Amino acid sequence: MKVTIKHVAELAHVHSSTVSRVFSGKATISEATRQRVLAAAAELNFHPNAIARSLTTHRAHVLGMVIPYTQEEFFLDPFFPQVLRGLSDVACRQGFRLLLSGVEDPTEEPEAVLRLIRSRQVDGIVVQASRVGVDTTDVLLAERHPFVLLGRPLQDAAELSWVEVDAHQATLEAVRHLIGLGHRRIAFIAGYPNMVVTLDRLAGYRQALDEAGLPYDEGLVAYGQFRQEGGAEAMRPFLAMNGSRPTAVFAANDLMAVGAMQAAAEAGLEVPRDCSVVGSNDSPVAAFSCPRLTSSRAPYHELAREAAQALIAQLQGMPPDPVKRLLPCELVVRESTAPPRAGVGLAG
Amino acid sequence: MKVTIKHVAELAHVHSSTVSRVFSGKATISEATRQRVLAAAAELNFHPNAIARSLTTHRAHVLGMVIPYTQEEFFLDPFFPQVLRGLSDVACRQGFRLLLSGVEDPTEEPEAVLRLIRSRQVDGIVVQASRVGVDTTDVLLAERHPFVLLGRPLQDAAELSWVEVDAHQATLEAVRHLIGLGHRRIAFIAGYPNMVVTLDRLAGYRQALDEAGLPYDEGLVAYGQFRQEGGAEAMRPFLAMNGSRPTAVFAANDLMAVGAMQAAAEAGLEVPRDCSVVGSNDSPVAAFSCPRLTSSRAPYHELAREAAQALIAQLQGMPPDPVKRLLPCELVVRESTAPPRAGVGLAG
DNA sequence: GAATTGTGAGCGCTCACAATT
DNA sequence: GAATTGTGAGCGCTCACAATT
Repeated sequence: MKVTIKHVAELAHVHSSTVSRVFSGKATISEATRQRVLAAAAELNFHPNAIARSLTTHRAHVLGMVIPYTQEEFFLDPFFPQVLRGLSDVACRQGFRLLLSGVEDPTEEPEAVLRLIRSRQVDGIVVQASRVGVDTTDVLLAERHPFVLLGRPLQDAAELSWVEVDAHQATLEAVRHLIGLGHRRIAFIAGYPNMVVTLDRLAGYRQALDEAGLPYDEGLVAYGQFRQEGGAEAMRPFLAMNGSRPTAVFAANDLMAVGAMQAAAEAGLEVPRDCSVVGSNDSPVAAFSCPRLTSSRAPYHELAREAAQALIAQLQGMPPDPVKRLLPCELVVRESTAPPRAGVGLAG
Repeated sequence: MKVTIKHVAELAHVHSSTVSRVFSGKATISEATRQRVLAAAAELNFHPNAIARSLTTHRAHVLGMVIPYTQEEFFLDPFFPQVLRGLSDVACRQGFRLLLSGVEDPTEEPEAVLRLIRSRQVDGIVVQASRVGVDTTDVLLAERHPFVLLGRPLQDAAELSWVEVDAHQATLEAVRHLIGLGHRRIAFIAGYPNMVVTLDRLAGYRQALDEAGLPYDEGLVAYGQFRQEGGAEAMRPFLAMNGSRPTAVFAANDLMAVGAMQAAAEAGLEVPRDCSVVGSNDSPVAAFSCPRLTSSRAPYHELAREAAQALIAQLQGMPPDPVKRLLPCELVVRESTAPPRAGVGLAG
């Protein structure tokens, strides 16, 4: 039924290993034989079986990744599409494909990561290291599976390779921008409390406040699960702070920022006149919202490219030392930020 | 080095085929043996090699898809993320994984599709059937590879399975909506001329005009490559039609619609007062744009779910007849459409 | 006879080694 | 001796068949 090297060998009057040599391309073959083999292969419509090849070579030429497909925000944010674009970009150029394994619940992710890599279907794996305390790195290291972390791990170790968007710096700059405009009461809407990126952002937020001699107020920090409605919900208590209402808010993604803007509008406030808003990640939404959203651009595409590059280098036994890359974000100032009005928010 | 069934067999004092039976789960095994094997496997940290399994069973439990990673609009539009979510959703629930093969140029897609399926790394493949004239279906059918088309093929055949968003109906409804508001000069900004979906949309556009007794004017059709700037560029000549300027425009995606709105704004026109705009696909951008964009929602997530379902059914030898599904879109009316002002556009 | 387990060929390649020119 | 080709074991499983209880 299926055409194999044996059939080709027979037709070309050579041994099957010769056919193998022609197609694997790693041996010297006389041009005459080569042509005869190729002709026979073409005649029979032969195509090498990558599975069989994998079994003998122990290389699948496939990179793996686990995605939690139920999280809609995973697909609304530019994060996932851009990451996939970056991975496929680098991987495919180097002859690797991408194997995705979906999990219903993000909590199943570590188990799915191990299942995927242990199945030998992938040579290496890109692991999201976003949640605090959830950690597969120990097992991956112990079993010597090649992997790269997408996200800085909470506890770094010398052997770990990771790439991360510099959320600390991004938040620092965003809040500095607001402080520079004259804001003193600045709220922070984070995504989830249990993510490493949240800790980074909080640190950046506090550093910016410290630099300006502004107090840190726990009451100005809320969590919006990266969702629009979550951003609106987080915003409402801030808006209700009579006399001490923040005059600006920084959100950890654009969806929440837009939600915050909507909540402000519902409360009869105008952005940026009555309240400045900064988003994160610079999704398409930011450029089109009303007003157009100031946002810090996260280079997810580049991030993923670096991850793929690091992983492939690892697979090819190249790098003596692990990769630890922190990519800078860039604040894109648009229309949603302005100096506070005198007497607004703070009891005047 | 790597632990195989043989090692487990040795430790459990059984034959390797018994270990195989325990892990493949398709044979009756006494509970005692089962436990002994599982204990041995656990002790050795054994995990079955999916590649070896694939080689003997001729099934990889993997669905394939080719993505052109250089097309940025492929990743800005909700199409790709939603499709991937739908595929991974259904596939992973049924024990399948997703293998992505990236191509730099969309023209390489057919070749990449064949390479992927012929490599035996995937059991079946989801093929984008968007372009007119580019067709791998003949080869796929001839070589008996299981596949499902994402998009209606230009020439349908009895054996073909495809799923498609009903662009004809979506366009028909959108244009009817505009006509219902009183518009008589309605422009159409399509994506690319050489896509089947463009033909469908054109047909829907013309049907709506016909129904209302309105003439079809080729000068009111333009192409914006699905990009924002393309939408703006396509819009400008319309805006310059003094005396016969269209009072409404329908765009084949939201990015182009937003571009058209920007072009209108630059020309000093207000949407929807001076010009109504309808987008397509209802991306996040639509809900946040200024004014919020009326758009026809394309159920891409559902589309991909259907595709995966059809493909898996095919792989399991279940369906006697091919699947041909046309999914309805739903017009989401927001703020970018309104009745035309008297005397606007048309020479009054 | 039914349930359970062993036997060993086979899936389609690659690669070390030997043989040939 | 260098270039080219053949030989056959091996990659880690599964499955038809035989053997055992």
